[in-house]
Order: sequence, then C-alpha cells, then structure tokens
Amino acid sequence: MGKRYNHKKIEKYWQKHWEAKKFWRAQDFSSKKKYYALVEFPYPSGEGLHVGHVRTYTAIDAIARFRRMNGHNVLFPIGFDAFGLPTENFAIKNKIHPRLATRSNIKIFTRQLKSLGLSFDWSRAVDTTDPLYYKWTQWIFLQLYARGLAYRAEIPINWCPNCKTGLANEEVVNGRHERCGTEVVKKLIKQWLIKITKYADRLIDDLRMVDFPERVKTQQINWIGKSEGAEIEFPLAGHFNFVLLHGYTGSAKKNFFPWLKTALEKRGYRVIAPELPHSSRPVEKEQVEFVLKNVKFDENTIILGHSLGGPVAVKAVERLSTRVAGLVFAGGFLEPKFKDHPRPYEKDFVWRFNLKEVRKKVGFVKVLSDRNDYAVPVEQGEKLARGLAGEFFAVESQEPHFTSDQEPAILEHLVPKVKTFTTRADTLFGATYLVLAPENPIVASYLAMRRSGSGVWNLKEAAAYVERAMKKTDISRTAEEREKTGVELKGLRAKHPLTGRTIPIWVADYVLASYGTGAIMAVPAHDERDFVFAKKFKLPILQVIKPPSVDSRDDLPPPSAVGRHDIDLEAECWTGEGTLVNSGKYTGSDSVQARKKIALDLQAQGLGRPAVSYKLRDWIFSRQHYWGEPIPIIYCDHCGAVPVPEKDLPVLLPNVKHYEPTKSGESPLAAIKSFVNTNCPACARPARRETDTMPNWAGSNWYFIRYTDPKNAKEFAARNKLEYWMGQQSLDAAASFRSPKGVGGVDLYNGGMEHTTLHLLYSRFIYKFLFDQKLVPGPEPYAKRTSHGVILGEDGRKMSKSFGNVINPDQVVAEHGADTLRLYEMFLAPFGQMVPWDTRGVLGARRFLDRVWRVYHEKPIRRGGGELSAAADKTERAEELERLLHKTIKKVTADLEDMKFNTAVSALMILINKFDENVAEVTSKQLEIFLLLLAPFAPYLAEELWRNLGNKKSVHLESWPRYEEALIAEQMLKIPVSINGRVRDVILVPADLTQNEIENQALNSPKIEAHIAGKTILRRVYVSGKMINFVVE
RNA sequence: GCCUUGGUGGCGGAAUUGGCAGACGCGCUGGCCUUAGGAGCCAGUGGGGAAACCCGUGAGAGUUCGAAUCUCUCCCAAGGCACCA
Repeated sequence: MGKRYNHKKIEKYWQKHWEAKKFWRAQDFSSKKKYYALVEFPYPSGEGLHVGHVRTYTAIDAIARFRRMNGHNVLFPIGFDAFGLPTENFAIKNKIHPRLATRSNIKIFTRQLKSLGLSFDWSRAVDTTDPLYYKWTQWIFLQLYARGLAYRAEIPINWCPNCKTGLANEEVVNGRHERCGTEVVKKLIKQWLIKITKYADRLIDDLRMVDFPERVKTQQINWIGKSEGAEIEFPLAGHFNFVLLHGYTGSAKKNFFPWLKTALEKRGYRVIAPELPHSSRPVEKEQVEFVLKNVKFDENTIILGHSLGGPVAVKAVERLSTRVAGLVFAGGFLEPKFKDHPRPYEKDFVWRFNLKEVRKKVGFVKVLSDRNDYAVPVEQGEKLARGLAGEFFAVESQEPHFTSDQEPAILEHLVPKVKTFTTRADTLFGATYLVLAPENPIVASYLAMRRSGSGVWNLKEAAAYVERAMKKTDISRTAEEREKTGVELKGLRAKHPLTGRTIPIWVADYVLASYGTGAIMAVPAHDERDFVFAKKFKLPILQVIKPPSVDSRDDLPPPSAVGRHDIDLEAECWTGEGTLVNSGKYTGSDSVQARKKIALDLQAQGLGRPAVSYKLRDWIFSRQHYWGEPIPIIYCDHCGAVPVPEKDLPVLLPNVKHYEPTKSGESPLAAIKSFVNTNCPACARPARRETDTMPNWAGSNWYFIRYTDPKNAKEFAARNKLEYWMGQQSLDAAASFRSPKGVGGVDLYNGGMEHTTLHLLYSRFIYKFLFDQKLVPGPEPYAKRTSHGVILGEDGRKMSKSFGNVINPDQVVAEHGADTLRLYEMFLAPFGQMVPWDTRGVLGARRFLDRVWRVYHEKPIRRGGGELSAAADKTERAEELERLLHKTIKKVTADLEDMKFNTAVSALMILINKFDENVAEVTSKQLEIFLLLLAPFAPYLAEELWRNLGNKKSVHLESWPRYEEALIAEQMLKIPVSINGRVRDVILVPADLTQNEIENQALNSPKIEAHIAGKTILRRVYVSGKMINFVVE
C-alpha cells in the first residue's frame, strides 16, 4: 500500500501555497480576455457558512477555474454584506456591539471560505460596513437625491412591530416580515423613498437584453406589474366659485393669475382675483380687511393663496362667519423663514394662526410646494399641511415658486375632483359610483372638517369606517373571506365626465391606496369586485358591454340550445370584450377600440388621459435602526433638507453603547446629540442630521462595481477599470457564456431566487441610474444570471436549527476534505434544482477521490487486466482508453459551459473507473489530462497528484486540454436494429460500411430473420450511424 | 384564480435534443477477503416471466417508421403573484 489519501495534509499545504503565491489575483487591463464571474456576497451571520453557500461558490469557482485554464483573465471576487437587522439582533441578544459581531463573523466566514479552496481574489474583498466603502454608498444616495430620485414623504408604510422598523414592499411576504415572520402593520411615518418607479418601463424592457432564466424575468415583470389604461377625472358636483389671492410683489395681472382665471372661467366657474393693496410692502391688517370687504365667501368658495396670499387667506378665513369649500396653497408658508434674504413685511404680519378654528370652516385643504423654490423650503409647506390636516404635494412648478405665466399644477389641484385609474375606459358609461381607498387623502381631507357643510354629512359613520380599515393589517384585510365592506360619503357626489349625471362616492378597503390613483370608477356590470359590492349595497348596475354572440366566440363550446347573447345582470357580470351599448356616441363600437378612443377624447377635454399604472411602488429607503449607513442629509430650518457635501463623506456611524431600536419608532441615532446636532452646510446655522439609516440593500446595490477598483479613495471606481471589467462582452467566449446582445456587465452572476424582486431588481435599477449619469459603461449590470437550487435537510425540509437538520460544512471538510464536499455538491443534482442533502452521497464522492488516489499510487487491484494479455487485446484496450479520454474531455468541456456539473463529474467517474480497470495501460499523459479535467472540481487533490507526477508548474496554471474529434470516432459501430420500431438486435459493424451493407448484415442476424420470416418489408429507415428500422407486415 | 418551472427505478438523477429509457452515484441482494470496517474486490439490481417475450418515463389522446423528448386535454408538485381596477 502506498500512502493513504490524507486530505487534511494536502489541503492545508496547498491552501497556504496558493495564497502565498497570490494565484487568483485578477489583472486590471491584461491583454487576455476578461471574464467577470460573480457570486452574491454572503451576509456574515453568526451561524457561519451554509452548505448552500458551498454549492454556489464551488460551482462558480469551477467556472472561474475553467475560464482561467481557457486563457481568460478572470475576476472572481468576494466580500461581505454586513449591515442589517440579523447582525443587529444577534448583537442585542448576545450583548456584543454589532461592529465586533460583524468583525468576528467575517473572520469565521473568511476561514471557512478559504478552507474550501475557492479561487477568490481576496485582495479585492469589500465589506459594506467599512467607512471607506459606505462613503460611496452614501455618495450614490446623494446622486439620486441630486436628480430628484430620492425624496421624503409621509406615507403609510409597512412597519414591523417586532423589529421596530419600516420595511420595503419587497420585504413583506404574505403580510409578514420576511425575516422574522411578524405581521406587518401600517404606520404613517416620514420616509425617504427612492423613485424606482421612474425606471419601471426600462426594468421590464431591458430584460430583453440579458440572459436570465425565464422564471427570473417573469417574476420581475409580474412584480413591476405594468398595466396600461387611462386616468379619468370625476369633478365633484357643486357650483364652486374661486377666490385667487396673490402674494408679495404679486398682482392679479401677473404670473399665472390671468391664465388661471381664464381656465377656470372656461370651465364655467365664477372667479374673483382681487388686487391686494400695497403688494410690495404688504401689511396684514390692510390686506385681510381688504379681502373680507371686497370678496363674498360662501360654502362653495375655494380659495387659492399664492405665497404670502396663503397667510392672508388663513387670516381671512379665521374671521369668516361662513364656511368655505376649500383652501389651496401654492408656495405657502406660516412662518417667515426663507432660504434667501428676509422680507420687508415680516414685521407687518402677526405670525400666529388659529389653525384649528380655520380647519373647522374649510372642506378640503391642499398645500403645493415647489421642490425648486428659491425662497420657501418644502418643509414649510409640509408643516402647513400638517397644521391644517390637508393634503401635501411636492411638485415642480414651471418657474421656481410658481411664478410662470402658466402653472398647470395649480389648476390641477384647485378644481375638486376624484381621479380614477382604469384599464377599461370603454366601460366608462357603466360607472355608477366611485370608490375611494380609505387612505386616499381626499377622504381624510373631507373628514377633517368637524361639521357638515359642503362636505360629508355622515361624518361619524364614515370616519369610523376609515379608522377601522386603516388599523387592519394587510392580512386581515384580505383574510375576511374577501367580504366587501364600505361606506358612502353622503353629501359628496361626483359628476360623470361624459354624461354629466351625478353619482355617489363610497369609501371601501377593496380599493387599494397604493395602486393607480387610490380611487376607481366602479362598473358593476363589467367588474367582478364592483359587481359584488354593488349587489351588497344595492347600487345600480348598468350594462354597457354586450358580449359577442356565441357563434362568433371560439372560447366556448358550440351553443347547445340557446345562444348566449346577453348577460343576466342579476347573476353575473361580463368582464370580457364585446360591443358597447348604452354608451352615447360610442354605442356600437368595439370595446377594444372604444377603450383608446374614449381615453383620447377625455384628454382633449382635459378630463382624463391615457395612463400607465404599476404595482411596483417607490422604494422605501429609511430604516429606524442603528446598524446601517447613515443617510447623508442635514435639516436646516431655513434651508430645508441639505445634502452633506461630498467632501464631508462618509457620515460616520457613531460608535455608541446603546443601539437598540426605540419604542417610538425613531432611529436610535436620534438620541445621540453629538451625532444629530451639526451645522447647515449651506448657511452654517445650527441644524440636525437625518437619523434614519439605509436598508441592507443599499450596500449590495453596487458592490460588484466596487470590486473592479476596491481601494479607490477618489471615485467609487475608476472609469477605465469599470470599462475593462464591465464593458462590452468578450465576443469569442463560448456560446452559452455570451450575452445575447453584448450588453456588457458582469459575465456571469449567480444568486438565489429569493433576491429576484429584491437585490436583483434594486441593483439593476441603480445601475441604470448610474448609466444615465454616465458613471458606468452599460445599461445592464449582469449579462447572464443563473440561480442555484436550495439544499434541503436530509428530511426534505428546509435546513433550520429548529428542525435540527443543519449540515455544517466545517465538519464535512474536516472528515472528508473540501474536495469531497465540493465534488459531492456538484454531483448531487442539476445545479439549479432544489435537492435534499444525502450524507451517504458524501461517502460516494469520497470513494471516487479515494479511487483516483489509488489509480495514481497503486498497482492494479482489479484482476481484469491480468487475465487478458494478448497483444491484440492490449492495443484494442489502449485505443478504447484513448477514445474514452477524448470523449470525456469533450463532455466535461461542454458540461462546464452549460453549467451541468453533475454530468461532468459523472463523466470523470466513468473515466477513472476505466483507468482503474486498465491501470497497466494508462499512460502518464492520460493521467495528466484526467487531472486537468478534475482540477476545477477538486483543486487540492488535482494539484497534489499533478506535482506527484513530477510537474513543477501548478495544474491550475495549465491550459485546458483539447480533444480530437478523430480519436472520438468509433471504428466499430453498435447499430440497434428494430422491426416496427422495437429493437430486436444490436449488430456490430465497421464504421465505414454503407447503408446497403449494414441493412444486409442486419437482415442476416438470426434474431432479425426470425422476426421478419413470412412478412414483407414495407420500408427501411436508416439513420446514419444511429439505428436501422424495418417496417414489416 | 393567474404566471413560471417541473413530474423518469427504493433514492439523487442520465438520455448526444425525435433513434438501445434508467448513464453515474446512493441504497439493496448474493459471494470473496478481513480480528474489524462508513474499507476493498466479484456478480446482480425498473416490473412480470423458466424462457421467447410482454409491460413500462403523472393520466388520456394525437403526429411519426420510431416519442421521456413534439401537439392538444387533464391531473399533481414546487416557487412567485394575488381585491392591482
């Protein structure tokens, strides 16, 4: 016996050796073709490496090694995605600071990863919690902010009561937090959001450019949920009149005032726009009294206050004895804090207001703030809206501070109306009522008025319903057997835009605030949900679509007795296409055509427009937790939200003792005075830092970019390195590695399906954004995406501590070696497939490696070789061996290109078995080639045996072997002979025989003769070299 | 309900893409060797049958000389979405 296969010794030795020789370093700008292979970097949890990590990393490692041996300059990096809740929770539980927990977990992961013989370039490792890294995560956030893609809004968000944090839509699964399983509740919080919705279309369309699995593409497309339809406006019924109040240095004849007056009058409204006295030196008393004296207010009056006209309007309402319908502010404010110079009138006004009193007298309140306002910070508008329980809108006006001669946003918000979204504009004439989501701001706005007036008169009932609906979790909202509930806003009615009829307005939680406009036109005759609702509340049902007659429809069986020409509105609704009826001038037209026509006609009248809606929502980017990147924003009373200047990045996460989440839902950072208090970068006055942190996905958005230039202190990555690694694809790569349209980016990115609508979507979005800023060289980050299958426990359940079925890779490595573990996981099942762990299977892999070891060290054990020793046999066996070797090269090469690792390993097993049977005949050249093929899978053993064969250079620096087609060709062919499609015999014929000769030989076979005897051959089918078939009768 | 991917021995899975179904591995059966074995070696292993042969890739139909593979209908499983107007 030679020495035993001692995996421990071998693996320890070569791991050290490779590391010392810096084997796996990627070269920037090598003349070789680049190949960027990427695996999702791990989250360094306290649990250590999972056998699932081993599966994906080994697979991509094999590809990386294969590419290197094929002459590529391979970038195969690794890093750690270390911010986030799991570490924070681990830290709190074990009373260890997250920073230390992260450090020790990374250490463990690093040791484990290194033991596996993965050819990562460790010199490029990144850690998202490293300030040198997250400086650029913050920088990217500021780029988004600068482009208006990061904004703050107070919206009801998903809140996890257990983790005490807000969650992204994508982190909520079936109404529960995906990480902890707690039921998610709604909470109204001021949040940072990222406008991923702006990229929705491109995120769908550009999937055409990339090579992703079908299930990944469809999942992303469904998640984005694009549907095309129309927005249709239903003006509120009522004889409204408008009062327009201009501001400081303004005039009813300046800016947008004349335009707005004309536009409103054209719609049939009465408009008064008084010229306020002394507009360049306004005095409160004088202006307010002027207004009260010269304008008549009533319950149908809607007041617009532009700029200083806002405070004037509020003061006027304070003193009114009557109620008014609405109050709209454009660029309004209630305290004299401006971004630029002080105003002369500051002392001529009393900046105190009785907002409660005002609110009682006003039907609805809307506040419009201009994002680019030069004087009034958006925060002032928000404060105003809060004070008056009104709706707030941050808009971009035509000229800053709404000073253009046309300001459509003002007109848009001034006229009270309900905006609905529908995909079935063709059913508009069948809309018999409107439904608002409980969260729709219109609802709150009307309910905020304490007493009835121009508003709702069943206030109590409506308010109670809304309150109940808002408290419900998403689970209970959908769980209650989908029983529809709702309440009518009695007193409010809307005007049908085409018929002019007035229809009731309801509030019901089957309408979602977050989709479309948060309001629908209900067409009970042609929508299942509306139908059920209308039935329950006895609302009118009006048919406007006539289904096609049975004869013209092919989706139904032919009519048995009576054709189905109409629907029975008592029992059902018709949601399909058809011909319009009861639809004015559209009656008789086809529903598909009418859909477009109606949308365009409405647009011409300013009552609607074709519109697209998405299920995708803007990405909630705030987390009220300690262990994340601080959001680099500073709040100043005068300047509003100010980005931290680039030179001050990174905003360091303070090192503190207490990092537990707070009960109030505020970030723990809010309690740290030394962090919060700072000075405004713009005006240097005292200011406060944002205390929310970024979600865990922020750091992983762009890590693959950083790998191209991980140490760069000046840029997030140097342009030329990005271009080299992320630019156009190397075109001569094997077919399956090539991206279809050469989009460039990472050549191969493997990751889990669970990230499809999270990390994968987010990072595609961010990359597109960076591409638009000309910061990265392509539109898509990943040319090809693959997804590994999950490894289950031996019991077929998910591996989990609570099931006690977790396999620790360390133990397998210790017992059988990393090569065994790698080989086992590659052989286990097709890479993309879910599969249970099988401990005995590990032994099978180990036995294979033992056999390899034996073939290279021992005399033949099998006696097969000893008995047959005739010279002719020997030559024959040698030829067969050589043929199998070349077949194996071909097979393993093709399988690696297709990522069919399991069959590649199987081919290696077949070959080593053949070697074992014929040890005496195996040449050293053949032994070498086998090791080259084995190297990507079992790098340690291949290297050891390679050196034992006398090679000085590493097997991993060798070239991948080539096969010769000529050597693969068999000289003798085994041809199955079938009669009527059933195989009856297999004949052995020389490969160069003609069809005729083969047929004759087949017919000579006794078995075939027996089957044909007494029958006639009708047909002969011969597939060259494959088979022969006789059709007989 | 909709979308995606699948369904092949006792188990994980092969099948050059329409041409010998079950490669390779696990397990199992019998034998050899061994103080011992998660070791090694030999033989066998889809079902039925003594054999010839018959039956077999979720079910049923179809196309074809020939179907696990293509077409249609249905069933089941996993994953995703789900009151999305």
